Amino acid sequence: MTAPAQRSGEADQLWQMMVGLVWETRGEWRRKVSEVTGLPFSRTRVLRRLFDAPMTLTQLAEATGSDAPATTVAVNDLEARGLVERYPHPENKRAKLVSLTGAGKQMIDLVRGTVRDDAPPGVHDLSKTDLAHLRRILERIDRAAR
Amino acid sequence: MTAPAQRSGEADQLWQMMVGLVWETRGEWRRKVSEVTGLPFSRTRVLRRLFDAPMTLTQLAEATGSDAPATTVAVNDLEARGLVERYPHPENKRAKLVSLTGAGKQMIDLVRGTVRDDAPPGVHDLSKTDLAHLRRILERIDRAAR
DNA sequence: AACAATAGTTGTATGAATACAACTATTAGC
DNA sequence: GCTAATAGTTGTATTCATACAACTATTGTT
Repeated sequence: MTAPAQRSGEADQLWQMMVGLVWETRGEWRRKVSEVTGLPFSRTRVLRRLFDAPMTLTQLAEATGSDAPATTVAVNDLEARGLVERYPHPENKRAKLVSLTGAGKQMIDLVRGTVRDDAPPGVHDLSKTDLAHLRRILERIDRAAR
Repeated sequence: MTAPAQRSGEADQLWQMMVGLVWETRGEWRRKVSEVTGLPFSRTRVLRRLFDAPMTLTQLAEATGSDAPATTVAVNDLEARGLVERYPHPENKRAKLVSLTGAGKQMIDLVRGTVRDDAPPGVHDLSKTDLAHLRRILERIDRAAR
């Protein structure tokens, strides 16, 4: 007799389920990403965020959910590795923009190309129809998330 | 469309997509879980694993992807908090079984009931049919993952 | 009975994530 | 011009996660 769990929408419930599923298996994936890149995992998250467009450090901090000091440290590290570069913001001399270097972009491609996190058995067992459904649905979610 | 992406490839690809989607939004959720439970996040993963059935420590270590010493420490902590209890394995005097106490079960219910990670907009935008598909599919994956 | 393998524990070391205080430089408001 | 707010940096402290070595107790094998 679990608490009625204040009936939030079906969507939220499903989302939670998805989060739960992913989380149970995240360790392996995370480890592989770190192994392939030679970077702490949090650094790869920074890279990912920069893939689409350069950002200021404050925006980066906001996007990754960390604070300003942590972001500075992360960018320092990535810059020292040549994956990222800082340049002055054209309209605000206080701010700096951070963008991926060519090497940084390659790093992301590397991860996307090589780190195949094996899907748990249940996913492989899905019928072709269900896989198609799943793809369509995930693509919709993905598009809306940007 | 892209290459046929052979049977298992498609599953892995979709899985990666799911992982990526979830990961982008994970920080907040994790923080909330820790806040609500007053536990380090990894402890809540242990509790989750024990929800369905008791396990030996070795099984727990395997299930959570950590090693034996780490598991002992986690169980010590959870036991001290009264969320979990150890008792001798009926058939193997070397082994011990770990099971949730009432308080431990309540803790999981608490998380499930209160920590609502809001689904990203794309999920809310899905049609009723797609939500039904998604539920069915996730439930299959979930069942197979145990 | 001897020995290797299994199950768990204790202790230690290390890297990672996170948070905060204190500081400089620039910009905006009054 | 003075002040407050913004943007970034430096340094420090704490907690978590993870890995490994070394140990005890039990079990299975020979």
